[in-house]
Amino acid sequence: MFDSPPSGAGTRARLVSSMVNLLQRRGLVGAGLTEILHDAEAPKGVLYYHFPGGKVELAIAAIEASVDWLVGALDDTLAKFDDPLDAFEHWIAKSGRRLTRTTFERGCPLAAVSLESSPHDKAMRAALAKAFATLRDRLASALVSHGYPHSEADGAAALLVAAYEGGLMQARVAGSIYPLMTACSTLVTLLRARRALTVS
Amino acid sequence: MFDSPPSGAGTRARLVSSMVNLLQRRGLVGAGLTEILHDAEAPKGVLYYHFPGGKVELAIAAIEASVDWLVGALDDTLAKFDDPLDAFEHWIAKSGRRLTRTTFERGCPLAAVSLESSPHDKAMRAALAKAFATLRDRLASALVSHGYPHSEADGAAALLVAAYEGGLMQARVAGSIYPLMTACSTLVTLLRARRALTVS
Amino acid sequence: MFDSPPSGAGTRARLVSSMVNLLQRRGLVGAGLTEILHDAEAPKGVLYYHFPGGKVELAIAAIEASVDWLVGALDDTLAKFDDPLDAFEHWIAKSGRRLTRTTFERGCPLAAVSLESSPHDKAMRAALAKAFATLRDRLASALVSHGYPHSEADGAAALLVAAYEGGLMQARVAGSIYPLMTACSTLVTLLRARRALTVS
Amino acid sequence: MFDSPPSGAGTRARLVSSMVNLLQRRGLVGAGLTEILHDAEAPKGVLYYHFPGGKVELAIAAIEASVDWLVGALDDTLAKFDDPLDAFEHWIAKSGRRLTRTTFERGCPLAAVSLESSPHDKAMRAALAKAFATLRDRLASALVSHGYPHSEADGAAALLVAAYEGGLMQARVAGSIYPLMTACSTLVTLLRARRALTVS
DNA sequence: ACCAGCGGGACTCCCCGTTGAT
DNA sequence: ATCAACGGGGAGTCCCGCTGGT
Repeated sequence: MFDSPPSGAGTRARLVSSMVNLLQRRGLVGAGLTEILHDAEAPKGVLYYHFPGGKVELAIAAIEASVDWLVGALDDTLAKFDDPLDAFEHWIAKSGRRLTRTTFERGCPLAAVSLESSPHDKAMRAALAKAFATLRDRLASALVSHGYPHSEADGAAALLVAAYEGGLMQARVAGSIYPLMTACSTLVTLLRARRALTVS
Repeated sequence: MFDSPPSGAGTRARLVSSMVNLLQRRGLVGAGLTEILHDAEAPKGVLYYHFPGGKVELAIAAIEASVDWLVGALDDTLAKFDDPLDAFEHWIAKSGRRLTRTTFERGCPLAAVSLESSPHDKAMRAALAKAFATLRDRLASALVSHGYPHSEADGAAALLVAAYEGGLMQARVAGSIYPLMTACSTLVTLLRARRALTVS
Repeated sequence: MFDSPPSGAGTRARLVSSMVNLLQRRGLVGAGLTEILHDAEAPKGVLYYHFPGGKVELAIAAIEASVDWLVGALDDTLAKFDDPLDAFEHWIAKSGRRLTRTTFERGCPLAAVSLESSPHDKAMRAALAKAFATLRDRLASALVSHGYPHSEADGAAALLVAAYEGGLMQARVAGSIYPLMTACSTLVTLLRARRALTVS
Repeated sequence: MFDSPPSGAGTRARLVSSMVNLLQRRGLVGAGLTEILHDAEAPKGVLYYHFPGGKVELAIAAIEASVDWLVGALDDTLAKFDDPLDAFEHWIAKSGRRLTRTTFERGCPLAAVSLESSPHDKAMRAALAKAFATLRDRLASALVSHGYPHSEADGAAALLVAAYEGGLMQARVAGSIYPLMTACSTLVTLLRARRALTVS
């Protein structure tokens, strides 16, 4: 889910991929260019050739790449399950396994940057807002097309995203997937119950 | 809610308070000592007198102060309402107003640090884990004592915290309280429905 | 006088012309290749096609172009006046007007480079030395052919150039043409008096 | 004349002194902080302790120190000679010797910066303008008090400064003191003649 | 105990002038 | 004539000790 996008051949792609990786672990401020460059095995000057806007432009590219990748993965998962709530459970379970496997080092590539950004970082926040909006839209329309009441789908989508982000945050600092898992499975239970009610 | 703790007179308190403030806006890495010192109107040497551990020790103090303050505010709110879900709604509404008032500059003092931290920052993560756990416990026991099924209270508490943190994140980058509000009111609706079911 | 040479059509000429322009405003070190390329609307690689020696070779070309242009303008002016001192006064007046018009941004294309250069920049200093020598010679021979004592013409020519360069320097930092004007008109007065004496 | 000011004990003074030195040789843009720090044997952080404004603030301090030192030396020289023109000749002769001794590496600490500065560097140009004005005033009043016509003293002072700066520029690139010497001795001759006329 | 001056480098992001392969 | 890559500095700022006075 939150692996780097497949790390295409070119230098530019390697830069983006390294940035995504660091964004997940330390956020934008914590991500040193030196480190990015080092692990993309790219020399210094290359960055400003591909991203004249420097760190921020690279970060935005990384966010966009992440979101493309997330949406792709999300669509795949939704397609595999008849019920979007099943898909969500699957997604969460997978996240939990990855979290354990990587010893809670990496989170969502959008989250840390979001919290570090200020209203003055217009471009940054715009990219992030668009990213979250896209995710919510995908979830909402999946919910609707599977019988969830139309008027409540937006709220449920925002809540799903929030539960995921907020659960991940608690899980990482706790060094345990428990907060993520309980929060999300509680949510799924609640949503199922809700749908059952409105359907009947 | 997330204002700085009352900023006691002493130098040490002013340092902590400045740190809390910056944590909400930029996270730990983004918080420069120079800036902290400047806005606490404290000279350089003072920091290492009060916090020999430097920046990190100050940050931990800031987190603890924040959590004390949060728990206090939470308890007050819970006490004012018969139903903890009403209390939560009130809390969210207040957060929304503050968010608008401060033009989406400040978030939760725990959140950004959480996402920047790595598993190696043991002390940091321990403080954060304890902080979140405390909040969850408070919420869970309030839920239980107001009729929410015991076996599901932990999950609901984790979900409440997650919804808040995740909603806040989406709201800040969107520059709109909408994602926070819908996510949370959806959650409240769901929880009320659930309780109605189990009570009957 | 110190406008760029007419900026011939070709890419090469545009490069030289941009360089001249920047030399007048910031000197050689201050002139970034990126900026030159940008304002000549030329891609990066082009420079090394036309000037394999890089920045320095371009600068030398710019100096030579400047000097050609200066000598041309000087000869024209001298031709227009019977007395070279009248010509000098005219030149200075024109410089003053341009200075005001351009808000004291631009100076002589030779001056800044001269002061930044070190004895080790042989080619650079040679080009500059030749440039100044040419200007002095032109002035000296004009003086001689208009009755100025032969033995003192070289000194007077060097002094004229110096007064111009030194006056320009003072004028630019002062943001006022006054130092340039007084210095030069004083000099003209002195030279006229001298000539009057020796002629009689 | 163009030695660094006596290089007082403190770190700050050493920084200023190094800056003065580099200003004479390469101008402000050409003066790397690294080099300055190296030859002042000071670490980086110290600079921003003494000069929070960074390079520019240090440069302004260097200009002010230079001017103080120049004015001091000028006053001393003027005091040693009855006639200010004798003093000027002496000054020039000394400059010429130093030029030769240092193989034309160093010039006036004010000159290069002046030519690199733009109208937008307000503080810089103000410091420079003040510096030149001070020098002119000193010279003008010396001239007046030794019989030079009051109404022409300002012009003569500006011309003396210009001749010096412009002569130095030509001399350095030529690798020969000749342009400086002839320009200045010509000027002295002219001024003497002028004074003789008006006195009688 | 509390505070402050002064200093110390490593590290930040950025951009420079430059070259091979195409 | 051009694109992509190259590293080495550019200035600036980081977080952090010493030493000494109160």
